[in-house]
Amino acid sequence: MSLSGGRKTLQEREAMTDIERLRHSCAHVMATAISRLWPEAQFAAGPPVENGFYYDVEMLHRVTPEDFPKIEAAMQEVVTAAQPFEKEVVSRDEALKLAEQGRLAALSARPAPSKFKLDIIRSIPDGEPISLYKNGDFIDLCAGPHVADTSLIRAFKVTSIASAYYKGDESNPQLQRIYGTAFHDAAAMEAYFLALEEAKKRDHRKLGKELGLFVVDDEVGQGLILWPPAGAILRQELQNFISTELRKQGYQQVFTPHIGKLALYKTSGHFPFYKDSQFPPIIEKESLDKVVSENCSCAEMTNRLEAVSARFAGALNERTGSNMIEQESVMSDDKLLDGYLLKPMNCPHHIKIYASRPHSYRDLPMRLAEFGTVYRWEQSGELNGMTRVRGFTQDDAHIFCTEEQVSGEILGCLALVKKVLSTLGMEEYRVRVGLRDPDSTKYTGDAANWDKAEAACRDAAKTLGVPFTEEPGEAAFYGPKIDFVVRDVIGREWQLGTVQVDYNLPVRFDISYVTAENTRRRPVMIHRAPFGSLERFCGVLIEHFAGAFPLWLCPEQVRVLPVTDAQVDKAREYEASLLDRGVRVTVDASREKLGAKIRLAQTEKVFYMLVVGAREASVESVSVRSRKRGDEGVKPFAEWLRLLCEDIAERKN
RNA sequence: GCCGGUUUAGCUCAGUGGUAGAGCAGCGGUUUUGUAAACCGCUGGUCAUCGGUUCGAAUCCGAUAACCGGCUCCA
Repeated sequence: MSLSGGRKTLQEREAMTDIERLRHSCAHVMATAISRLWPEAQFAAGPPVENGFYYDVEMLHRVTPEDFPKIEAAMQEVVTAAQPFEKEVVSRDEALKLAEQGRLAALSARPAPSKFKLDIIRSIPDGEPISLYKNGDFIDLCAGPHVADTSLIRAFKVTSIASAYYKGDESNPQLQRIYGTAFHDAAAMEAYFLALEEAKKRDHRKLGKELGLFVVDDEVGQGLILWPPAGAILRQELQNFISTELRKQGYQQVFTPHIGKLALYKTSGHFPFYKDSQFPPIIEKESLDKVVSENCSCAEMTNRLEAVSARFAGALNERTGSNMIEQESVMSDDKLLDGYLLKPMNCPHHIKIYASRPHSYRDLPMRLAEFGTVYRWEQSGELNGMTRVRGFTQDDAHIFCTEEQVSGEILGCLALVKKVLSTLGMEEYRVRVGLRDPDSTKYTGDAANWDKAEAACRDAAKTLGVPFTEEPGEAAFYGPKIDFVVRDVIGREWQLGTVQVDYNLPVRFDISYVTAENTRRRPVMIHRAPFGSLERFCGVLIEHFAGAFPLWLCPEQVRVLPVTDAQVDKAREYEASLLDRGVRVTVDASREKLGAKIRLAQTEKVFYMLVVGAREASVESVSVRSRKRGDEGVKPFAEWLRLLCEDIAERKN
């Protein structure tokens, strides 16, 4: 959080780490430098952020990367001058007066008032102290804290520019956000930039293209992933693995189609509530012809699609005991227009499977699992490789259970996450419990059920044995959730899976089970996708492994390399044996030298290379070279194959 | 969606108003090769798309699209 958003509390300020303090101080140094170069610059907020800091500035000059050396040179002068940061607590009137004079975030008084600072001062609640920090002639409104003097900033760099709205609000002026970073010493900064390079090499978009793992094609559409053979293997192996674990946990596989009628999503509440993040409805030809012949306007057509019948409204309002469906969205049947939606979620379909026959308490918990592909209209600027897409496949399941079973089911889900992540060598993760924001009205369902669901999540989180945080405002609209945040091998965090407790949809769909006392009772639903989507999960895995997958996931597990043409037949023989055991193998029969074949296999991240020369061929052996460890010596082929199959079956890393 | 940048051969990238280039990949030939690149030759481009300025546009201008970095959003 920065000054521009919610203000930091005093506690948060005090908790600022050394490096944050240093970076925040460096933001002031950068503002000082920019003021020197462009005295008219107006500054808004300049907080430390992960890996650096930024300062939002408004000025006529558009900063470009060519300006960075200039800014850095001016910053260096400030640093060399060893200007102390002097704090001064002032009254609100004094602060306002300085801002009016344009004296804040500036080197001297200026004709124009420091308008953003003025606005920030006005937003500071009464009673909270207002402080200024001064370095040299530069005075800035700032709650601090800062390092003692500018000479402590021994390593810094201006890194990038972006634009941002003042206070993140589109109706506010657009500012230039200038990013930089700072470290206690040059070695730390160098290490940081090296790590950045490393991350770049692992970028799943780069590796995905090089290794043929995924493709996005303009003509197919933005954010729609195509899986070429190598990527398909990766996905299929993961799916097989997860499915096996799900079966062990008593899940049942189901399949459902990619679309459903609008009515289904009106019952669930997804439509029209979330229409802006869905692909628009698909309308049948006859209906379309009808509205065209009636000269229906676009707005009218939308109304007809979004409206419901009186019977529907009555039934839903009765079930939910509310006036959820308002009178104005009711329309007579002959006006109503139905259509289909590409499914934004799998839950309504799964509920229909549950509801297709009566259930006894003895059936519960019922766990319906599907790798279900869903479609969401993400904003174009948000799309990114495999991690943010418009069509994705969730490792989804819906658990229908009694209230008493909720926390046990959440624990089961966590056990699954633990198993899969440990198999993949990703041992670090934390848990976030998302609760409702008491001041918001975006949630459906009654308060009592929310309290129950939140308590269930909190209790489950407590028994997990992993660190967790509670975050109000992070709940789904129908219930609280538990998110899994995974840390990858180079320390980045990824929000993957989620578990959501839902008391709401069972009501809306009026589902029930028969209790031991022969009464009807509502089940609780748990939505869970422990790895989120296969697309995002694969993207994370590509970066985690830098494209060099463990044996069982490797698209090409073995490549046989005959040394000369004379060994090609033998290589084919080995290939056939490997194929027969289900190993993914090819032969490099090109007329290249061995070194070239190895180099190619190595860059293509093939797990094992089997060198077959005259010596090996004559005694049914292979010279084994592993991608990781290099030459492993000559081994009898049959024996090596047996060990290989064991490693694959055990999903060894 | 908003702001800024980018878009040249399958890939990585040169090319700042005067007939489109390199390396790798691909194809053909020579070489029969032992643990990270043999040699020679050839093919390959409507310079993202559409429009404009100009005698002449990859190059200048405008629109559109995609991508990248941010912002906002994320059931």
